[in-house]
Amino acid sequence: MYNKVMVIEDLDSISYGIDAMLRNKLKVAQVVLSQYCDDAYLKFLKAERDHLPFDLIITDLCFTKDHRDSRLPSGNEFIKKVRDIGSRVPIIVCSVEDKPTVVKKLMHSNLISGYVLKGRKGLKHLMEAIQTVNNGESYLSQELADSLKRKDIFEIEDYDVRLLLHLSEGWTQDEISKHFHENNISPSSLSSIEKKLNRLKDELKAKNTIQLVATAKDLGLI
Amino acid sequence: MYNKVMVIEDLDSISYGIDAMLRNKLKVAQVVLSQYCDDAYLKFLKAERDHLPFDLIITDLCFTKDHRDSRLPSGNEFIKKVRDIGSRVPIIVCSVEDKPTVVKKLMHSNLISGYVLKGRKGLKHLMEAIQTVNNGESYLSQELADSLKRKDIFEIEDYDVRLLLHLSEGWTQDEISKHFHENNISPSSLSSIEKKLNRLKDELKAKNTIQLVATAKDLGLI
DNA sequence: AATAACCTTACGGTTTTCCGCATATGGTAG
DNA sequence: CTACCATATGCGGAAAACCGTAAGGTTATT
Repeated sequence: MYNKVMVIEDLDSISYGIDAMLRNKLKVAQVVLSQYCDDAYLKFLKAERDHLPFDLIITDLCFTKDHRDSRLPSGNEFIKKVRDIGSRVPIIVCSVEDKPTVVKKLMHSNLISGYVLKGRKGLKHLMEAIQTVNNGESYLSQELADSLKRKDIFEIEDYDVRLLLHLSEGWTQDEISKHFHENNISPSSLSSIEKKLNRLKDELKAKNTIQLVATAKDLGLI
Repeated sequence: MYNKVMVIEDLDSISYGIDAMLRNKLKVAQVVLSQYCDDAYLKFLKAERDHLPFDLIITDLCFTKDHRDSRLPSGNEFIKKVRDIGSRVPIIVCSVEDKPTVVKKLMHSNLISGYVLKGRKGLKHLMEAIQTVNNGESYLSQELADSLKRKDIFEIEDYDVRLLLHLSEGWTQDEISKHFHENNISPSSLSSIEKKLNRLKDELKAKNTIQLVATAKDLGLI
């Protein structure tokens, strides 16, 4: 099936398992592990240059920061860079991230071939995903497919996130208004910001801004 | 070293790695995996009853909910129940949770023998932890030990947590004041609540209540 | 081109928060 | 007893948030 696979995953406990699975169950000859996105990108470039490219990439999305300052902080950036240089190697994302907005954005971007949710059967699903992708189809974990289908997924815009973020940083609505005005972010008037917040409070069932920001944090919007 | 070890971990990708590590590197004869805390507790009870107890337990803290409704939602509850029935089996926690308050509370509770942070070297640290615990000492991942040592870990009282919690639920300070008064929680006056909040804002470097609640959430205080 | 629907902005009044200062209460040491 | 200190409470004014309403602008529809 696949002979040269790269796995990008910061937690050694997980990459250990994926590595073993790829070698033992799927008989992959060459498995390359990366704990950092930059590393992964360099290895990827070298493989391309040497005309020994990877024929599958499995990557996480979030990576914990440590002493090394990495210029590629997330799997998202890595994926973009790989596609930017024109590679069409299949990429399977394997992440605990189950927020509909994130998953939706990635799956609809056509940048990746599969999205596996790390869960109780994550490794099993990853194997299925590899098979499916090998057959030229795309793969999405069942739980995610279900949650994407639900209509009550609250569509939150970039604007709203900025707003909530600034609030959580202690800015007053007036300060945000002025900042938006200066940076040509529309709408910027205090009144509009109030209105936006009212809509958000309504959707997230928050009585006031404090609760709004709290639940936004709970939901991982910010 | 250890012959019968239970691993409680919901992500199969991780338990696969720990399992392999225990069997191959540490030559553990019997490794029992559980993906749910309830399961784990039942297995634990059975082992005790049969006089074939586990001699080490490795557990995660957070477990994702799925269709099964489990009565033991977190590793914390599991640990408490095990200790409640008087077992002194060594327990090592293995979690991505790095919030100082959470780690501190557990380590100082004397309920556990070690705390390993899942990270780039999580599996390696887990092995070290097992060795250390086997020598009768307790183990704490270096990153965590460092962060616990920092003095700026803010000692927060139960009262403050209640206050922040109510705020995050959208209560006004006036409502909280009345509620405290009715329930004989002192101090209850609006003025005192303001003062408490000012102290908290000062300590957590928050400009207003929104930011205060947001950082309290970040720190895992609420 | 006219109309409707929607978005942005403005404004005024009320509530809540924020802030400083004054007062009260209670325990402790001299 | 008194002086002192920490804590709890009270109060008033300023700032910010909250809420409804209305006016001006833009876009889509017909």
